[in-house]
Amino acid sequence: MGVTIKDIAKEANVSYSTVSKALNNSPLVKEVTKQKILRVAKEMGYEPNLAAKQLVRKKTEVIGLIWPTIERIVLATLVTNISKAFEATKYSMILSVDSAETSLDTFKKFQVDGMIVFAESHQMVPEDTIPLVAYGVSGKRKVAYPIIDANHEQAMEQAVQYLADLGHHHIAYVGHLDTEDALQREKAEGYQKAIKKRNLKQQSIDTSGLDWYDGYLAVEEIIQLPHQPTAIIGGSYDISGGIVRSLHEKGVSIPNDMSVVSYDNIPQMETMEIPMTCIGVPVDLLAEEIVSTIIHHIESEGSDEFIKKLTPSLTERKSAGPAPQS
Amino acid sequence: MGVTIKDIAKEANVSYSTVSKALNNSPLVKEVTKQKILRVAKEMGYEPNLAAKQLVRKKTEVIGLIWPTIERIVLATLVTNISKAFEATKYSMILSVDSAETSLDTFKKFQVDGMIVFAESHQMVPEDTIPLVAYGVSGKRKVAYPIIDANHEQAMEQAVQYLADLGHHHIAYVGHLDTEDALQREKAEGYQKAIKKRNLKQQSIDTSGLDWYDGYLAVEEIIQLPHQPTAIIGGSYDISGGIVRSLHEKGVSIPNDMSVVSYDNIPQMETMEIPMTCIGVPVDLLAEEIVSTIIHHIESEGSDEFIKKLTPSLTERKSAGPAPQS
DNA sequence: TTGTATGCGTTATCAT
DNA sequence: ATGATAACGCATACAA
Repeated sequence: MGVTIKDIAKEANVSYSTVSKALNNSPLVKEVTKQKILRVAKEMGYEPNLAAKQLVRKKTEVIGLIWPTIERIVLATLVTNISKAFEATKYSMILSVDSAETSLDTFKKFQVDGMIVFAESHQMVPEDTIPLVAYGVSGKRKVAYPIIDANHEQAMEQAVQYLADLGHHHIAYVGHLDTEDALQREKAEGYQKAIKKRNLKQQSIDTSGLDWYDGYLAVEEIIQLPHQPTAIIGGSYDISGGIVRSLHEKGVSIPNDMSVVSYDNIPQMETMEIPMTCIGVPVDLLAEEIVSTIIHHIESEGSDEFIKKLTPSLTERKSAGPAPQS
Repeated sequence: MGVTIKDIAKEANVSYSTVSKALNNSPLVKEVTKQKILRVAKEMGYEPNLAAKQLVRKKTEVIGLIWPTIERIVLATLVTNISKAFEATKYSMILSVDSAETSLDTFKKFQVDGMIVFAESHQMVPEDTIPLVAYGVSGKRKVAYPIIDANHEQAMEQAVQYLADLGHHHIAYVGHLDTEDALQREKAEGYQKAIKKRNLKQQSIDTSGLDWYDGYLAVEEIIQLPHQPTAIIGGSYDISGGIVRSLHEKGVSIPNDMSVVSYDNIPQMETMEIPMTCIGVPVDLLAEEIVSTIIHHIESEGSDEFIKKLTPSLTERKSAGPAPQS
């Protein structure tokens, strides 16, 4: 292993500093020689030595991401999308699956240029170290770095709007209500606000969890209601999956008898039991925003600090339709 | 940032090569000076520069792991445990969540010393590159690297043995039977073999999936059986969770009316609805084996190639007990 | 036991 | 437009 720029220089009959310039696409080298060097480099299977580059550049062009401990497919999808988004940049991403503390150690050791952390763990990270952006609900605390989040309130507003436009007057929300989790609370409150604004009947079902089965069980409650809703907003991907399954088992037709709109906007919504109409910031956009924010944060040097709430969008599929005539 | 060994040398009144030796715990430096240097280094907050070290050592002491695309909590737990196991070594681990191909590119770029891949993707990896160990069922193909796997047949033998010793004569297996997935097939076949060996009644329920709900549904089938089993072996963590839930909903007492033993041996078995008696290679042992194997594979230079089937063990908890008198 | 000198592969500065 | 050379931080062979 190990063809270096010196090897290329010998082969191409130039000095190795010229090779370096050519490889870095410097304007200081004549086009013909540049092409020749590039060709030779490719022929010889040259792979740049990261360590050497880092040593002189003082930059690694690597971003560290702390893998969220919460096992949710939506988060996993986000991480995958972030990884993909980095491919279009000069940066690479590495992951750590440890606690925030050990992850930080690892990233320091690798001397990453920046970090991405999720809401659950960003409290843990001392502010003075590596450039950082956080994703998720910020809580109250003042922080010294950019925070990216979805505008949950706006999302719920849009979902309710969409269903109301379809003629639904009784729209239920199924989600985790009574919790410390700020994200869940923001969603529930967004729903309430949108409902009140329109003078509709509020009907929140507390799942006391975020699992598939929590949605499945919630339908039992809904079925027993004296006054049935015609539409349900599911608080998350998993919850909505359980809702749909239970509804089907009970012979309730979607969307004819019941419309369902799910929170979270990930591609997997398409391949659910029924293609799911959903609301949320599309995960690829979210990923791109996070990536461009951390890169800007690193390269601007200035200490950006702001909270950016991304605008959600509603993706229409098959799970929601006009309210049934009653 | 950036206190270097030269800074330490100045502070400690020694040459920087002595510092280097001391930091590397060389026997060529007197104990007192070594201690002094170590103290000064700590005081100054010295952090070794990985890039520089790599440049001269030609080794990164970094292992790359390709994050499995299959979203299962058991795999996620394994990855976490592998990460933890590396902490006791001089190696660090980085993760890639991309396809095998792009992950490989990333790892080449980082010049990792070795890689860990999972059964699903190791077909993809060219054999000539970086030292590699694979985890999971090997399939038929001959490979040129070590493969670590659990002995699934032996696991099922143990589970059946355990239940038979408790007086169970009718033991059902709930798992994904009709599948291309070699792992699932090995488990199902292991069960069959153990049953036949004892002339017991074989009763396999095909879940056609590995999800929680697949286990939940399987109980319906079992309930309708003319001749009820007194024990169930759940094919995976998720499946067993569904089984337990459904059993409880139907008022079946565990383990009084029905014993349940789950495949997979992860700590989460303890905190299920009922503490779960389970069978499988404990995930921490599995992780340690994988880690020590890749390290040995790297450091021995020789091209190890073998398949190592780890011995599973049964962890007794509350979900299985003596067969009811009938 | 300690210090000196060289090189790892690259970028960047300065000559040419 | 190209080439020589000094860093970058560290390990190590060799000298003292």
